[in-house]
Amino acid sequence: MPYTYEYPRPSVTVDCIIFGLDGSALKVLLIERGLEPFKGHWALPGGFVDMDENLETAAIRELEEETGVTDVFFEQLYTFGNPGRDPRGRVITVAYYALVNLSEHPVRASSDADNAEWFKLDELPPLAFDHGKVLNMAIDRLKGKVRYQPIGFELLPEKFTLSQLQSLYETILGGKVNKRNFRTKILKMGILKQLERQEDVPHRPAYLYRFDKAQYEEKMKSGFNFEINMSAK
Amino acid sequence: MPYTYEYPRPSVTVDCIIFGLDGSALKVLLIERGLEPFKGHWALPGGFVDMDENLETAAIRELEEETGVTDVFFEQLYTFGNPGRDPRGRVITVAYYALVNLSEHPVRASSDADNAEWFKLDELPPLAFDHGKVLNMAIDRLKGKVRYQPIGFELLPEKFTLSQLQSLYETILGGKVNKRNFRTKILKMGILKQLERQEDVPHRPAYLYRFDKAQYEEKMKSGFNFEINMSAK
DNA sequence: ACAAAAGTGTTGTTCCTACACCCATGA
DNA sequence: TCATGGGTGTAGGAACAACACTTTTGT
Repeated sequence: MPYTYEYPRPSVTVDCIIFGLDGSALKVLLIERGLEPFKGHWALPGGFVDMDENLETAAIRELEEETGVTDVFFEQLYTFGNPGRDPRGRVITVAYYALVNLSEHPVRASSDADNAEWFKLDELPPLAFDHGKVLNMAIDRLKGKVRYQPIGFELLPEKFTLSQLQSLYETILGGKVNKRNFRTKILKMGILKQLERQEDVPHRPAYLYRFDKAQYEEKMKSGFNFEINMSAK
Repeated sequence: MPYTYEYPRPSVTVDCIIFGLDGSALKVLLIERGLEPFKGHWALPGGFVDMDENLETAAIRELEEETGVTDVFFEQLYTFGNPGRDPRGRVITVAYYALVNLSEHPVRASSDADNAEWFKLDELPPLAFDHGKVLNMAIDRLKGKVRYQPIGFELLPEKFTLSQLQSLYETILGGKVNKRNFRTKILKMGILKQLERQEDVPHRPAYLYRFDKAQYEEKMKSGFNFEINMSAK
């Protein structure tokens, strides 16, 4: 049942950049393409947008199909539409990025017919299409955004230690922070709730904290601004 | 000459949010639609993307057609694609926003067949399609971005006074800044070049400054970060 | 001389930085 | 008792906030 239009139209897809924190390494989920073009290459998970489907819904659907993950941080990144970015014709793709908490969402490593795998950001294979460029933009966005909005917590388990949080920032931003100063600053913000201590660790048990979203939003109303700087060497 | 596809495809358009500073008021350029749907309503300038045209090129073309302006700050905002946002069918639009310097680019008020006009942000007419939502997102983005990136200069003439710059920030962010502290801070950043004085003003002539982009980029390499806060009441 | 806007001095406070040190736990 | 990471004290300096004041121009 063909569809006919007076003027030519592009295809529209969504692609997802899914970041996860594995220990202290930041990783991204890629799938190995089973079909041409770029058969055998690694690519960002994604697919075509249905005609009666929101863009964001489509991206959430793709994410769910590929990883089984739902209800995570999710945001539009950018739209790529250069003619020639897909050998099959004019394909415009709307990219979304997601932050998932690997320790609480056991992402199924493989799904559908495709092979899926987590890659460290510094051990990436060559990517299909312009996905290298897309991924780079996602990394830049993450680096930029994590400093001014409390989205880093999305990568951690619900309960985390200050050391984990510090390590997260050091990983994403690339740099060291002074422990004393990091703690003082983040605690003074008043957006973390202190919980119980860790148990069964072979050293002094750390306090666990939870990000207090309600408190954060409350503070935002009166001109509070979240900001993390990497200063120390 | 019809085009036929196996699956249905959406149309893709670009829309432009064009901000300009008129005196101390921030304005946006709208056009009055001459055709259905929303005939007679005000809308963002925009149009369909050609099949062999970059998205950004399309947006720049629309901007040029509507305003005659070229070579201004220009950046992708967001992509809107809810089914139902356009009564003609599935239309996905990629929105771009631009900052133009009204005092140096005498924008032609009207062009093409459409009527074009600048509106203050607090005196907006009802907008066609979901353009109200699009414009609101552009305003939020501008407010957010202007604090962390030196894009405010794009709205001013090449040579400007510190008072003009301060007034710009007060307008966009909505608030007052202490003159003394604003000056101290912005000058200490070292990204402004002092030029000659004003002439023929009925008060003490102010120094003119130019944004020194090269200097800014140089500083960026070594972890400098631009930031403007509105603190004073 | 006056109005208007440009531009400066200064002070108390808060925040940032760097470094050294102590604490609690399991092995 | 040792290794390991958790957690704190503190001092000097830089940046911020608030307010009052002086300067330079055209009329």
